[in-house]
Amino acid sequence: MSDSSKFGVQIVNLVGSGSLDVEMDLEYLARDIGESIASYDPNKYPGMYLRFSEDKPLITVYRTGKYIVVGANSLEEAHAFRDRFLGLLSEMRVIDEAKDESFRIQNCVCTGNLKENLSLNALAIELGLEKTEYEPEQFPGLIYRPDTGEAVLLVFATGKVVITGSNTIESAQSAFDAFREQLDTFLN
DNA sequence: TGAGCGGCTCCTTATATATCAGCTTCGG
DNA sequence: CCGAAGCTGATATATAAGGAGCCGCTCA
Repeated sequence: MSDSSKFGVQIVNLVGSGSLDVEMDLEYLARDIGESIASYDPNKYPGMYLRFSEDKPLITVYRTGKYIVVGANSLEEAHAFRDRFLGLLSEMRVIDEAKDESFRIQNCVCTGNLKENLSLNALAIELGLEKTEYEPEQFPGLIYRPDTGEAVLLVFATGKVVITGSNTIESAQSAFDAFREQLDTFLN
């Protein structure tokens, strides 16, 4: 168990989306909600942005009733801000009840740390050139795409790792664990 | 030949990670 | 006035979303 706490991954960003199946008048909604929370500039981007507090998740709402929540660093926070958004729309009578069964986490971005410096050139060969991309002149990290397809890992020479593309923290953790196992065989 | 349509790419947002170039600012 | 130091914005990753623009293809 000490292994998983020592090499546990941390959520740094969650992206979730849902659909309310209601056509929205974003111009009207943005005005009614107020510019302390809402911002909408259709010439710049078709979505309306809602930010309830600084350094907190951002919600982007579309004309079609579809929306995305980005920037939460826990499942609880993502759901709390979705609920706040649904509550607001419910109060404004845009939707009947503050519920949305369609909401799903689409991307869970995590960080991990191997606590060990790596030679990325050697690692690229070990992991297999068809699964890795490493062009230090383009980007300092090695990009590793495991066969499972459940995540993509960005590996840095410092041993720090970014795990992205999975939709649960569990699959991000298992992708990181599998990568660490590969690394152990490589180092020994 | 031109209209129309489908598919594709880019834009925007968050976030960690690291490395470069280019720019500003400051001290001696 | 020049070097150093600091800061900013690019580079790349995933993901949802709607719209603009572009390219190629088909059909009249």
